[in-house]
Amino acid sequence: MTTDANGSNPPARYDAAFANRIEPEWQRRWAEAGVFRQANPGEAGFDGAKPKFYCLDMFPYPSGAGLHVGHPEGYTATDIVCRYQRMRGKNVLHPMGWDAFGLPAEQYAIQTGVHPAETTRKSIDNFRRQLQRFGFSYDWDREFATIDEGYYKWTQWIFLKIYNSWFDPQQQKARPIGDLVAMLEGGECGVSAWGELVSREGARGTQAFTGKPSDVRLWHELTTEERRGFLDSQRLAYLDEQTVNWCPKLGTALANEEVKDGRSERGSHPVYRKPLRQWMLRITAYCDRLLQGLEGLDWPESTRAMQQEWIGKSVGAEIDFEVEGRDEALRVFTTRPDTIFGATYMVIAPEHWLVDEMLDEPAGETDAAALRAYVEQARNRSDVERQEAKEKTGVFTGLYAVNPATGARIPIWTADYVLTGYGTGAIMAVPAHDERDFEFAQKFGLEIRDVVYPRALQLVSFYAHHMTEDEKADDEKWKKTLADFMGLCTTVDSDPELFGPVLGAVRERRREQQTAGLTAEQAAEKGHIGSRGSISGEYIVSIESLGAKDGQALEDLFAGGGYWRRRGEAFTLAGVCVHSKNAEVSLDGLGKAQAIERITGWLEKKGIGQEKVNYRLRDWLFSRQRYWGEPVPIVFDEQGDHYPVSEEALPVTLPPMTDYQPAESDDPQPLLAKAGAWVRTTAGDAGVDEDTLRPETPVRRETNTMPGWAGSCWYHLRYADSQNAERFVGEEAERYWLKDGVDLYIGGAEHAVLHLLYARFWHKVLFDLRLVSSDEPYRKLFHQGMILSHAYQRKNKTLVPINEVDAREDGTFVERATGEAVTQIAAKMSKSLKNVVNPDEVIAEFGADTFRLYEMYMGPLEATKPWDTRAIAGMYRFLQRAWRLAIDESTGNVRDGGGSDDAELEKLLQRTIAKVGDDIEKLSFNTAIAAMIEFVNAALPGDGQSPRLSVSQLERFVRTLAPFAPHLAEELWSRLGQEGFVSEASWASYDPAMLIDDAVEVPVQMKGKVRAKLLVPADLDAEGLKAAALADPKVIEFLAGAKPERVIAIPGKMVNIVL
RNA sequence: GCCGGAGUGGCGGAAUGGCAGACGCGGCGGAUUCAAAAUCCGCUGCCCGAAAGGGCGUGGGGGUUCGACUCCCCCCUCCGGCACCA
Repeated sequence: MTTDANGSNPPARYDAAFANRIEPEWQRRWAEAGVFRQANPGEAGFDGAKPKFYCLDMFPYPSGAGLHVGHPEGYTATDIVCRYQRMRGKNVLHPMGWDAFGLPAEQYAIQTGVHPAETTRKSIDNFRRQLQRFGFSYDWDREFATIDEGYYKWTQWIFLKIYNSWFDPQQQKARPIGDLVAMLEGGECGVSAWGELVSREGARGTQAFTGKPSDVRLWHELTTEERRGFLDSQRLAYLDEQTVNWCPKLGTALANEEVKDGRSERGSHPVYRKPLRQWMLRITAYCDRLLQGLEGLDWPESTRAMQQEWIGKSVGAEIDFEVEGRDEALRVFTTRPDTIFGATYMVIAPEHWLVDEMLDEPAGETDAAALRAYVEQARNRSDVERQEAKEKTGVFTGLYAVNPATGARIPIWTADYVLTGYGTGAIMAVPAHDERDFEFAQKFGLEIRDVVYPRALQLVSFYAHHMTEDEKADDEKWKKTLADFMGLCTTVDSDPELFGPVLGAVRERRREQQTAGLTAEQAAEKGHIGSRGSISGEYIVSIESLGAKDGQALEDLFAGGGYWRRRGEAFTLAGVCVHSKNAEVSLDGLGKAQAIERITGWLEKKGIGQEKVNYRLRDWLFSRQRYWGEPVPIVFDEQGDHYPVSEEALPVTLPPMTDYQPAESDDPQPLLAKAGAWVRTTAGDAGVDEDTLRPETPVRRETNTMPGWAGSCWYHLRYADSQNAERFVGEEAERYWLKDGVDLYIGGAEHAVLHLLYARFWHKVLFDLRLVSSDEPYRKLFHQGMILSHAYQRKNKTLVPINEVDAREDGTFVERATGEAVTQIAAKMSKSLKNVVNPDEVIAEFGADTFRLYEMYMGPLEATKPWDTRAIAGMYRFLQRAWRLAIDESTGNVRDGGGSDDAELEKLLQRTIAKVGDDIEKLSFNTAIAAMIEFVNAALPGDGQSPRLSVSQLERFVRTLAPFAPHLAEELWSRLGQEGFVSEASWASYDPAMLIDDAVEVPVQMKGKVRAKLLVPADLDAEGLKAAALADPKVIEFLAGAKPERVIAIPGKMVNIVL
């Protein structure tokens, strides 16, 4: 323990007891004076001349376990930045609040019957108490929780805004659904037979090539139900029956993002696929904007990459394949339309509509029983099982399609390696150029036809196609001709168009030994070939390695297209097209990009295909079958049609429950369905607009609630004006604080995809509806690293709790129970490993200032780093020294060095101020602290010496330290007789001229080592420096009379003498 | 497999083309103390050497450069993410 029981410490020493006395006191004074209260534009005390700085911490979920040491890491970082920015004269918005809906409180309610609100409020109070003990400079007046009615009212309001919007593909933005109605009523556009929005002429916004203009129906041609159905299908929030990720253990469906390797992200429980009618948010409409928006953001590269991958844009084509005996075409998506000549079969997902039709009405060759069995099995397999099964499976559907490029009749299979929900759920399989298709084709004996070769093989292929009978017969002749041909083509890198003439020329030359028939360039090259016997030989060796023993074999291999099949793997890289020609179009000889362009053009002309962009991102599953979440403000009438609750009637609050036990059922039922009286109500009681539904109409409330992410999608907006009862955020406050988004957002990388993607999506919708002024919510994002703790590992990699291990004299560790040697490692803190560090205890032992400093000093903010309790003492000692710099430990008086300002120390102080400021802006807190330690170590004399710093110097240092150790700084500030709070002081200034030295020490390097150092004027030029180096006695001694070969002198930096 | 990040003393780390190891922990020695804790002062990359000094040294191999932890190529290891996405 660092506190002294005997009281023999000097009376005015900075110790833990003292820190624990002054820290709460300063926190009290700050709160009393409202030091960190930040006024909004238009309010008293707001200074519009100051620039704004909005600094946000990621919304914490207040768990029952309280704060762990990872929380204060990010919070201390933002606090330092905020305190610094305030001192630099900015209006700083630095809020804190609680993301408080969610499963843990509900699961606790299931076990104990305690209402989740009660548990959650308790946790919030505990979190707040813990956070406040750190002295963070939050504006607590802006605090709120997502479970506050005054907050989730607006969460529901935003949901309704989304519900009442559609995405205009022309303008690429959300618009009120009323605009769409107006457009339809005006006859500008209509509805296609496929239920898509199309312009009057039938040219469509979305997908297009099979539509016929005659299919388009105008608004007045639709029935009321058809109109309603169409509008509902266009909403950004829509109901859809779809296969969801059902997690029985959690009793709810999960969004794709919440599923990892077939298990739930939270708790790692298995997930099954189940059809459910659910609310979906049309985030996919924003794919392109979410992708493009990333480019202007100051975000970690890794997070941008993760979002890009998650959105997963891929450019390709959609192509319709005719199906034998059916009118309707089978549409596929492919990124490699250039390989269409190699499409030898097709695969559709087991959930594909065509499979369902085959089960109803089997075709002649359909083995209905086998098909049914396969589909059943695919459906019931959980995602875990699907992923574990490496071996390809599938069944022939009995149907055949026609490859539009080759005219070949190709079988249609179903297999679960084709996913429903990506692309069209159907593919053209090109086994020669796709690993999955290759594997499948190998297993089921399907044709493999290669249509892309690497460049060298393309030449072999060309030759195989054009071999003369004469050459084929002669074992040596074909090889030599081919070798010459390849050598010539590869040396001049000739175009495929020239292959014919070049081959002709090679034959000519071999026959006549002349140059006739070649271009001038080729003739020049020809001479080389002849003289390069060895190179020709190398070609022959590689030709032989292809395995063709004679000309006939070569022809079989290449003209027959069997090469890759024999090679045993697919060639998936870009290459040159071969065997890709029909009467209308030829891709032969083209590279990938050109081939894609040409074939897509051909498909478009034929009306059977077009370019298409696909995204991996799916729409956001927004319904949860839980109690503890925001109710969805929607009701259903007896027909099952849905109606929004009017804005005036918000919030829709949760009904009280007697038990929280999920209803056991094969059909997943939302928990709220049990609240019968709440669920069954009338339109009037539920607050539906009278114009929409007569008040006495019986309605059923939506019983699904919103997912945990909903509340965190817009909290950054609410903080700007958190007490506003009229609007989700005041317009002026929003425009001021959210201009260009949040200026610094710090939180864990675990939210890289989920929260950050959803929040960006909501923000963009609100932007489109002109409800916010910026397009992106978070301009600069930073992830703090994880803080690990010690743990011990057995040889078999299992972990041992720290209280079951003994340290031995020699520095090794053994498990007490078994005596087995274990190694010390760093691992995540966990209850089971007994290595959780409790911040409250650390503060009790050292004080909050020491804790703050320690976490910032551990290493770079973004790094994962191990907690080392012993190392905290270093920061504690530093603060003690800083204290002693200003205060006499025995008397408590200020140690005023008077007017004896030491020029060197003054220079060092100013440099320290400059470096600390720069480092804070770079979020490089560890080096900032190191600089302050150096200053203190330099300024603090050994025992008994008189103080060396003046009060002016001391107070400037205190201001520099203040963002890091604010309590100690306030105490010193007041003892130094300064006015007001150091928290409200301005940042110390420095003279840039002080940062430049008059004289510098320049190292002299010889034979790769520093051999001497020169003290020279900083502005000494290269010649002078060189002369000074050569005149230095140590240099002369090292040279020992040898003459330097070269002397490099970089003024102010270094001299290198090369021997 | 693909994408992103990292590899420097016993440990956390600093240095982004110019003196490798700032600063902190730990360790060693000393002061203070009856003694200890706390605090303070000094030393502390490794090897050879009594010392002066010398050699080696930033995951491994190669390259560029007067000069490389830093830039380029290849490889290894660890961490994070994605993964039948056509």
